[in-house]
Parts: sequence; C-alpha cells; structure tokens
Amino acid sequence: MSGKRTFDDEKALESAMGVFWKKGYAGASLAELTQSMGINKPSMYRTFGNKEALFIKATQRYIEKNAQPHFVHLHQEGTSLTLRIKNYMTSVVSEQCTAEDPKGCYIFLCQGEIASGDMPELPSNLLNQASKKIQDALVEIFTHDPEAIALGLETHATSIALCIATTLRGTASMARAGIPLSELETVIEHSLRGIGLPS
Amino acid sequence: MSGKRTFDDEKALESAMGVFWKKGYAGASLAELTQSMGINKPSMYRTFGNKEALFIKATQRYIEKNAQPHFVHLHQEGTSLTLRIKNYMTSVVSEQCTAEDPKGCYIFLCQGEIASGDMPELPSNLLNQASKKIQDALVEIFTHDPEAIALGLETHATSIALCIATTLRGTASMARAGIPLSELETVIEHSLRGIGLPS
DNA sequence: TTCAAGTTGTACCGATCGGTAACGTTGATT
DNA sequence: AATCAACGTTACCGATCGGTACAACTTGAA
Repeated sequence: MSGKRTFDDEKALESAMGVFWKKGYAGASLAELTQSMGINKPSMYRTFGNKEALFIKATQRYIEKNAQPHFVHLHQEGTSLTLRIKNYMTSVVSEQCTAEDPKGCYIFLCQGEIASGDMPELPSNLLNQASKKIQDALVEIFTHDPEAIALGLETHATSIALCIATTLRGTASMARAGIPLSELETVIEHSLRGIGLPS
Repeated sequence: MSGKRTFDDEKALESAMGVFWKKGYAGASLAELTQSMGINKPSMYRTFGNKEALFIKATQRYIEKNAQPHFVHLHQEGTSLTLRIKNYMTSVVSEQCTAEDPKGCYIFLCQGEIASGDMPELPSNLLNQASKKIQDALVEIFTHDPEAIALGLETHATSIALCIATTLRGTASMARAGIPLSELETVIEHSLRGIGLPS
C-alpha cells in the first residue's frame, strides 16, 4: 500500500489543472482536487506544498502546454500576415470551445478572480504576466513584420494588439457560455476586418 | 433596539449587489454580504429568504438599474445607426471601467460561474436570459432599422450581434484586469469597423 | 395596560474549508 | 539483516461556510 509513489506527478498536475480550469482558484476545493488527482491530501501536500503552490504549478503547466503552442502560428514561415493572425486566433478559440467540458480560457478565468481579492500575490503576478505575453507577442509582430509595416499597422500596434486580445477574451467568455466554435469563427473574421487585415 | 425595521431594503440590496459584483455568487460569503448591507444574518434571511433568493433579487436589480439603461442609446431618434451603436457600446464599457472598484460586468462575471456547476438553476436561467437580451436587442436593430437594411446588414444580423456581444465581454474582462476606458475606446472603434459601420 | 406581532442580537447547528499529526507499511541503501 | 526515508491512510485541527433557534426588546392596536 505504500513505499514508492503510486501516482504520476505529471498526470496528477494535469488533473488539478482541469479542476482549476473548471472551478477557478478559490472555487476548487482540496477534496475535489485530490479526488480528481487520484491521491489523498497528505500526498498532495508532500508533493506540491499547498494549494497555492499547486495552483502555480498547474498554471505554469497550462501556459507551457496549452497557451504557448498557439504562438507558433504567428511565426509560420511562408504564410501571409493575415493568415498567421487568423490561424493563431482560430487555434486559441478552438481550444476555448473544444475543451471537453470546462471551456473558456484558464488564464482569463482565473485572472478575473484577482479583482475579488481572494487570489494570493504570486499567482496573481503569474496570471497577469501570462496574459500580458499575448499582447506583447502581437505587438512584436505588428512592429517588426515587414507586411505589417507595409500596411502601416506599426503606428498603432498596441491598439491592434489590444483589439485582438480583447476579442480572445470575449470568445473565451462566449465559449464558456456554450457558444460553439462555428459561430465564433465569424467573430474572428469580423475582428480581422476591423483591424485592417484583408482576407 | 428593535420593533420597526432599522434599514432600507433597497439600500441593502444595492450593497449586496456590489458584493456579488466583486466576488461572484459562490465567492460572496454571508458574513461579507450582511456586513456590507449593515444588517445581521437573521434580518437578511427574514427579508430576502436565503442567499440564492438574495442573489436573484440583486441580479434583477442590476439588470433593471444598470444593464437596461444602456439600451436607450440604441433607439435614440435622430442619430445615425453607427453613432447609436457606438454610444451604446461606449456606455456599457464606460460602466465596466468606472465602477469604483469591482469593474467588469456583473452578468458576464456571474454567468462564467455557471460552468463551474456551483450555480443553482434559477440564477443560471436568469443570467443566461439576461445575457441573451443583449444579442436579441442588437439583432432586432440590424433586422429592422432602415439604415441597417440599406447597408445590407440584415442578412447576417445574428453574426454582427454576436460580434458586438463578444467585444463587450472582452472589454468587461479587460476592465476587470485594470485596462482603462481610454484604451478600450479604440477597441470599440475597431469593432465597429469590422462590422462594416463606417465612422 | 395588556398583548400579539415583528425586529434585533447572540449563540449555535452540522458541514466543509485548507492543512497536519500520527501510524503502519514499503522499498532501497548499507 | 538492520536502517531509514518516503509513502498511503485515517483521523483530526481551528476556522469558516450557509442557515436557524431563541431570548430580549420595541412597537401598534386593542
């Protein structure tokens, strides 16, 4: 019954991530977390520290395994700027919709909890900096990409980046409310048009 | 010390609304609610029933006093379609940003809690139907307004309405994250452009 | 003056919250 | 073979959760 660890840290962390994704930080109880992870509380505390530390690790895992991969679409060689942006947005929204049952975006969801005052400082910083990365990556594109410069988008790169980021927050909220990907794809189209990216 | 009621139901309800706005449904504790309302728990239960009933009344109050008033901009006589939509969106985003400290949108915030499974059925229905009203009002405009028909927007009224609603969810999320109105106004501009409403 | 209705404040209920002490078991090291 | 660190299980900690019983008190009408 004991001696060597009977669970996989990575699998357990992924399960915890799923619970936080569905319930948020404060809403995820230790009982539900450990049950979903297939371990009991003492094992969790030995392995991850406490709820806050578990949340930080789960969040880092989400960023690395779920959020970051979308960025590759932004730098796809031999693809037009418009298509790169569109592919990126579609990739993000697709995940927001297809996640089997939580839906929405882990980062945006949990970042919304910060304003309630119940989120500790370290997780808050992590979430804020993760959401900032999205806009930073977009600003980088619009200020350096030759195609963007040719279209004159560099002069208001931060505005455009904010527009895209705002749209993705909107789709996350819509996805969590049950709106399917098929309907949100037209939102992406309109968003691109508003920015001045012809399709 | 007793005999006649020593508090104003309406004031208490408004205070409760503020707490739900900041913390959400599950995150708002009875202790914090009653303290903010300036009453104690027995008074609360006698006056409003229970937490769920209090939340429903607070939500109805929000809809009536905070959400509905924005709609007048949509039907302002002698104003162009573009300006009406813009005024409506600006009015909404303005509230999302200027609310002294909670920020964001009460409806969208609490609707996001439904997916966590901790929201009772009646409040869920109320929130879902409230958020639906926004899109319904917009669809009504784009299918019946002569100016909209002249622009050919009636053929995809639901798509356009979804775009606007999605943008407003995005700005709510951004506002809650601390983005000021001044930055979100450019998001409105771009959103209008994407829809095909020239400014 | 009396009395019933209504209100407030306190103190409490069982359940759950995040977190831990204690104990028996197991496997690797020496 | 003996040791020891790591593991799983149970049972528990104080605090807080939503919700309530009850007594003290004030009021309006009879």
